[in-house]
Amino acid sequence: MPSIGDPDLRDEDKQIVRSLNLFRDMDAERFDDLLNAAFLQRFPERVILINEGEPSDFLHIVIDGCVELFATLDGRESTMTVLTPVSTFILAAVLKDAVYLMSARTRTASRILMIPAKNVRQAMADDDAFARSIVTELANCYRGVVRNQKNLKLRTSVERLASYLAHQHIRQGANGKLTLPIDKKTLASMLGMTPENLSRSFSTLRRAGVTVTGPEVAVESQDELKEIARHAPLIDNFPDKPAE
Amino acid sequence: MPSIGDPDLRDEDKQIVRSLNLFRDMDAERFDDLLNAAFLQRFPERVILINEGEPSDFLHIVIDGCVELFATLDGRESTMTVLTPVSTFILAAVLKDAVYLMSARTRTASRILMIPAKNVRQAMADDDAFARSIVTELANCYRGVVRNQKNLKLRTSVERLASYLAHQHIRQGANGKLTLPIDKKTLASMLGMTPENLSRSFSTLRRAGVTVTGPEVAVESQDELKEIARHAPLIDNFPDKPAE
DNA sequence: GGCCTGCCTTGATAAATGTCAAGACTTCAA
DNA sequence: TTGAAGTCTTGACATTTATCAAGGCAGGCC
Repeated sequence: MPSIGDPDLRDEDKQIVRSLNLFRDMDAERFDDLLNAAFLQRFPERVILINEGEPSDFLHIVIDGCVELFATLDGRESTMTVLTPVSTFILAAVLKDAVYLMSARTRTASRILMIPAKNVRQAMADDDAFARSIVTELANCYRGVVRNQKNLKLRTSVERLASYLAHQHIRQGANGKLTLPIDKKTLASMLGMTPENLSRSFSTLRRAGVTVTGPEVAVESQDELKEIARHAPLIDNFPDKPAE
Repeated sequence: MPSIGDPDLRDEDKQIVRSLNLFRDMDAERFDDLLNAAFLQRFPERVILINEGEPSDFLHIVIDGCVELFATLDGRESTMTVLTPVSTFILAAVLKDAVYLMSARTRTASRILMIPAKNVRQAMADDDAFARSIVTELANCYRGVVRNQKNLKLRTSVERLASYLAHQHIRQGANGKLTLPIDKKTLASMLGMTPENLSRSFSTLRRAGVTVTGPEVAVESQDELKEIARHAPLIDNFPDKPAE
């Protein structure tokens, strides 16, 4: 049976997807079937991938580039999260065959693997190992949002920024400097504040040894940042080591 | 094999648990085993059931009464949600064998069914139908917190209150009145504001035909409430019909 | 170069929200 | 009954956050 998917999906990409926890334990043949039904699409920057409220047609996976999930109400907009390779998104909507609750747009030019929702649901029905991997994936997603909600409800803006900076600092090697991976307008929205307020929060943190130069941030003391943030492992989920 | 669980778990209670989506499709014998290992505990009001940070020993199910999930940071506290019968809670922590991210306390005297976490995980490993029910349950939980986060980030306090009142109004029969199911201090925390601010938000809504007398709320126009809330189906998830 | 445009910052001001304090009221138990 | 404790409301005020406006600065384009 010929593939209906994009032939541009290289073996290398398949291996990357296969290495995700979500797909690792899946039956090999079924995995191939799933990917053969999938499309690998290239998108330029700032392209809307998903509008909230639409029925969920595809499970999306960022192979390359950067994707922002956001939500709107009337004229307002809020960034929910920013995804880097390799991550899946809107899995819950796909499984429930429900409408998307969040919108998605590319931030940079990106390659997105799109697996038809029907196939994903069928694979879950047929493949017991896959069903259990989905459980783990969803439990992780759920706990992620719970942490986020605690962050929003229990911390002030400056504390959220301090926590974010400490997180990035660790992630990027904990050597006194970090580069903001996203522009400040988006960062502000993600942290639940306005861009103006983010600027002011940065200047508040100057007295704690934080110096900002464009996207570059110098950090004098990670511990002081954590103290300002009132660091709590049950909110922050900092990595142990830098991301590779 | 004799039951190690509480003999007080009546058949009637078993049927109630069995009727939950989470357990409905489970193998019958396995379901019995699971409940035989469980404890049905009675707790007085205001008793801590779970402290965040503790390892997850049991899946909890509110059979009777009322349970609040909350989170703390330093001296601060925030109500995450309030659970009524019959609901499970902290499923994600149990499945991941991770620490609880939220604390739980009874609000009223309650009966809680506690299923040892090990047994739940074993049941998920052994029972394919159960694993798939868990997927659905977790997907629902995930989408619930996403809605909540949108509510927090995209709405003001007054809008959140208006939305809450509209929700309760529908739930309770949409006949111009409703009874607040929880005290105002907790409601305020759940809606992300202080009790003083909740009071003021209520008076702001007076001009929209909302009259408060203790826990009783008279609503002149549900539509006006929804308009004030900037009602959006992708945030609110209002019920179609009153809860029975 | 010159001129956009968009991003970011800063200041002034407004609005939203939180804090403190006081008092009315209820509940509960001595 | 009385007192104590807790809840809720209200007012005064402080803080936080948002909005509006202006200007600096960098990158892209003619």
